Amino acid sequence: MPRISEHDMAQTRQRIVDAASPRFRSDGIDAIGIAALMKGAGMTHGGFYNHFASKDALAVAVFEDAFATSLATVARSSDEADPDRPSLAETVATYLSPGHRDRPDGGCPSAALVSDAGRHGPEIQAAYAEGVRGYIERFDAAQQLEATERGETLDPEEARRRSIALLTEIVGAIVLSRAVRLVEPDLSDEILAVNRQRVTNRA
Amino acid sequence: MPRISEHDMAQTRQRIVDAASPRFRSDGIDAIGIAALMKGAGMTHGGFYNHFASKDALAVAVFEDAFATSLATVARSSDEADPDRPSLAETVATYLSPGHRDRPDGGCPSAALVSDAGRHGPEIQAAYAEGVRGYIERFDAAQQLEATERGETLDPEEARRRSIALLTEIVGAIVLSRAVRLVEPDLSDEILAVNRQRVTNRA
DNA sequence: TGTACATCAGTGAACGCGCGTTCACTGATGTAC
DNA sequence: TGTACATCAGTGAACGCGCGTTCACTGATGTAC
Repeated sequence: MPRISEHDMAQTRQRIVDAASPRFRSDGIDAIGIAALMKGAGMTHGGFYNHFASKDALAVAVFEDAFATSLATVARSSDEADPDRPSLAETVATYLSPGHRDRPDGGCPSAALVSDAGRHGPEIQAAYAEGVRGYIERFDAAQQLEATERGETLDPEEARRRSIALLTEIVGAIVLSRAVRLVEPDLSDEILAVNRQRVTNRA
Repeated sequence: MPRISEHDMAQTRQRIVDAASPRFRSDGIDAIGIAALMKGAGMTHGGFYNHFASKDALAVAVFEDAFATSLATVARSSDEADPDRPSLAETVATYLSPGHRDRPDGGCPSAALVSDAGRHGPEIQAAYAEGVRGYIERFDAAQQLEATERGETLDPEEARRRSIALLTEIVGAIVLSRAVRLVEPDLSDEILAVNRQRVTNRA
């Protein structure tokens, strides 16, 4: 029998993930150490390895957790049962807002972690790629739902192409706008506005 | 009088930049230390501060150098005097190739350094933003040149919107495709192909 | 119910290591005369 | 032209620091009887 319940263990583990998730998204996986993360979770650093085999394993858990939350928001646009369901264009417009740009710590992991995924090992990339697939699937579903409501049919291959292009645009827009926002706030806003406008016009 | 000529100093400085540039683009500014960089330039680490006030100052120099090279390639598409001038669509198709994706160390700094710019201070961001402005200007020029050749006129504001959207797409495509390439090579290729096709169709 | 013992999540010192930066030094190249 | 001296780019040991990870420990909570 464990000293504390499985439930308490899971809770502590989640506190570590919750402490790491915003920091990883804001500053990158390598920018914050285990000791600082554990302090953020209200503990000392030694206990970390009771919950994760390594910092990479934590990163995988953070990616999974962040994508799950993020995808749940996007999924509302393809939820037939939701009477207040936002359109895909509305969801994307929120995504491409200054508010989202300015809060990477709570924002989309596809955008915040894209370079971390490219620069770390296969485990981390796999967790990232899984999230990307999730985004593409949800965009697919939303487009199909909206086509059906308009009485149209949408070729699944064309829907997939549009979903991939849409994800590319919104991730590109967020990372570019974040990259210049401190020194060129007008250009940063413009990048968001141009892409928001194009996505909206297309819908 | 300096012990060695200004020319030799400039050459050594350039060797440091040349050693740092591919490493910064591949792995990020924080992933390689001064000692390793200087070893790559054929020196020991102590001499670094004869050439740069800090690692950040080197990053600024690397950004400027990498963008200058990168922009020169793109600028060919707006060079009226070049008889073999590639179309903007051709330039972008090369940009969105697996070859470019797989060699971030020699590739576009807009894509390779976008997250580094977002996560570092104003000096580094300013160098990055300057490069982004350069890209947008060259896309503008290429579009205007091609419109003129077709006997059309292109509203400058519309050209700018298209340039910003184009940069967003190609940067987004490269960073996304790099982020999944180790674990999902097919998806990675697909991201490039979809965006390549869309850009080509639009031209 | 009360007591002896086992478990193990969490603690915090310590490991070896690499970081950005500093600095006393060296020795090749320059100038002065 | 030859010699004494000055300059300073480059060397490499050292600074304090934080990193990921390990490990002997503690003490609260569990079980055994």
